[in-house]
Amino acid sequence: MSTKTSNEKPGSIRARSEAVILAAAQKEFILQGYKGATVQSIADTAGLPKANVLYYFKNKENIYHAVLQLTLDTWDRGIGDIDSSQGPVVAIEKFIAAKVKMSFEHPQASKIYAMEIIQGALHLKEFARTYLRQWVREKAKLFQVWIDNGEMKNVDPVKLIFLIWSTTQHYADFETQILTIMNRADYEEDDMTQVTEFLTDFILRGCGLKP
Amino acid sequence: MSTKTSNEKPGSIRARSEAVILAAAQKEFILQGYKGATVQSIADTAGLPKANVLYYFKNKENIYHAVLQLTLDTWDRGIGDIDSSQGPVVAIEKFIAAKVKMSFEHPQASKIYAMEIIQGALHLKEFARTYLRQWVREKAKLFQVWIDNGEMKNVDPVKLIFLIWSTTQHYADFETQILTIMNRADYEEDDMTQVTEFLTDFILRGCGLKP
DNA sequence: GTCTATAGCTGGATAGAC
DNA sequence: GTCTATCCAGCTATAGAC
Repeated sequence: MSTKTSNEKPGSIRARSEAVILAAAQKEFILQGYKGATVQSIADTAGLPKANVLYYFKNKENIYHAVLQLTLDTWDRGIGDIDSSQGPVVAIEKFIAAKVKMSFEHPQASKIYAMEIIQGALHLKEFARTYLRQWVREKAKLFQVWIDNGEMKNVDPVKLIFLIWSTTQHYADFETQILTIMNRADYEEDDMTQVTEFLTDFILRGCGLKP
Repeated sequence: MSTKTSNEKPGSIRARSEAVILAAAQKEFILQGYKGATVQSIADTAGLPKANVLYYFKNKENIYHAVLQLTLDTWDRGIGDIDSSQGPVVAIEKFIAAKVKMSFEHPQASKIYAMEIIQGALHLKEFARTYLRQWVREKAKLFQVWIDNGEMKNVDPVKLIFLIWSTTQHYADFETQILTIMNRADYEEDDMTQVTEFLTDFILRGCGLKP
């Protein structure tokens, strides 16, 4: 993971343009889907002429790949690891907190990722088959050790990981629905805190790590 | 909810064609997105000429609306209610079982719904603002009564509903990822049973309804 | 590096024969 | 009710002036 997308000086005109385009593209791909997002709409959102966008990225497919790469880098930076040094309670607490933070701070990344998976993960199959599968197996092993040592209840570790993923990502992917149901325009300051507390509390109890 | 999409005789040629087209459209809309799915591709999947598809549905937008309506009807039939007559344990058990069943038996419906929400819920805002918001408030009130009566732990009822939705739907929406990680081609017979058991067990414990 | 113009193609939708 | 042919809008991508 963490493959640098490009490697020019950070302040350069190219670097800045690419960043603006990618942010615009991410937004458009989420709202309109791959086919629905047009190079023109991406350019408009980025505030650049269409030709410039194609000058930097050659073609639409390349833009999409760059957006996906950005998404995976974000994922990796946000929750690349589980801290297993201090036992299951701390590990789960930190893991949930990191995932919730990701969902509230980078909902776009979560949404792009979710859409890719729902649509069959054509571009992410390789990522899932290698990196992600490995990741899940490693972390599941950690949990299994704690279970075998009687440090936590016997809950299927893989299903536990899926549960933590789904409950945390939900606040990013289903943002629109959650806000509509709660009759609110945006998440507020302490929504993230409350969600983190609720999920940590609930999941620790589910793992038999809390009264 | 439960608005009949059309009302001709079930055996009629029109009824059969419409059903075939909608099933094909659902598949295509998931795989390619709204813009990416072409009337031609829907027709091909349905095994009909393009003109016939447009003969039945007038235009692409109408096909999509019909698919969404079908999705909401499925949602409604599957988990339209929570049985509150026998206390929180039975209510939660039945609710989880119904949602998991939905996810394994109608993953397409869940996927179409998820994509709509992720993309901003343009077509479902009204459904969420009225029906869904009301539904959540009613059910939350049930949980609140049980909490006030000391029949279950004090967990935020709305967040609990979101948690049950997210964990159950995950097995439909992220099907591809789950199967890839577990290195399997398809879900098998007892996957549904195991997931139901795991989630029921875990969530009841989270609610303080199990040792 | 920026932008205009346009070639070339795809796809939605209709007309009209059967 | 079924299907072919076709029109036209909109999109990607490139050529080339500045």
